[in-house]
Amino acid sequence: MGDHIRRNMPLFPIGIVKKLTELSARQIRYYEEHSLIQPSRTDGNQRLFSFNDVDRLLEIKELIDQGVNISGIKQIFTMKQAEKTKKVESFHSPERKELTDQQLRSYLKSELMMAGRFGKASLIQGELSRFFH
Amino acid sequence: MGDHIRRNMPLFPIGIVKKLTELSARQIRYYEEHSLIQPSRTDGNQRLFSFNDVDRLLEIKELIDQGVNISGIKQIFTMKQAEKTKKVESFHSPERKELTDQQLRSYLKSELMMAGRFGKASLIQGELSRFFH
DNA sequence: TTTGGTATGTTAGAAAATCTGACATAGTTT
DNA sequence: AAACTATGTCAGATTTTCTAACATACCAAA
Repeated sequence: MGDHIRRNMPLFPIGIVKKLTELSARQIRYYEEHSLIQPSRTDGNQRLFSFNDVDRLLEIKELIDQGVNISGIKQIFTMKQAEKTKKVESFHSPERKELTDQQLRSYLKSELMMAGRFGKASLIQGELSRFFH
Repeated sequence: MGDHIRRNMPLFPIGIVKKLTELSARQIRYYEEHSLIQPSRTDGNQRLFSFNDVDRLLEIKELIDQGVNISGIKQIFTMKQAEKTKKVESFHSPERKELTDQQLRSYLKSELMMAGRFGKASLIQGELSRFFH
């Protein structure tokens, strides 16, 4: 849960993000303009990107390469977000509250493992081998 | 294994490092001048710091606060380095290799994917992790 | 006490990086 | 053909960082 903080901490200027993602500054700003990312700013108005932002830009690039346009990407992202909040809601739903602590811990553990193992699998399949050797 | 590479990726401009370490730019440059750190540079000669650099600056700050002077810190660091190489010298020869941008992107991407999948693990270690809880 | 070294602050001027806004353009859609 | 999409490019302004120099408080040695 400190994880969220770490991954959302504003760290990188646009020059680094360009190298990291192989996107042009124009593209990155354009995607921001269309609300695909929301990097924060310094006091002097310079963009600062987090790991999550970079992650998201890599996803965007992937989708662009696959021919998806901005609107499509926006849809995909809002769908993903819906998935996430759905999971959180079901976790907090009333019938879940009747669980014993033991059951809860067990659930949490398996949930984390499943999410870990299969969370993003569809998106990455095939890509993954390239990055691990 | 790719850990070394991740932790040595040049990522942060000095402005970010100032915030992360609560050191002044003057201090950071002074420590570089005395070879306590060796941040890399952009084509335009701007410093770029890695996670390791930031970690090291936090160690430096700690030691300064404890009254150790630059020479002392230098000694401590060379001792630590000796310890490390002693431990692993039977496994690897510590040759320094330059990263291509492509390699850097690959590692970042896989790191981000791993972080998303397994919730965290290797990206941030050492003292720097204090800032992410 | 004077001198000198250490670690840091501050300032100035130059260079690099980034910002926004505008116009250009190759493809695609209508 | 006209409009739209996604990106390139350029200009001028602003922010950030650079080096070099000088200032200073503290401490220690001569």
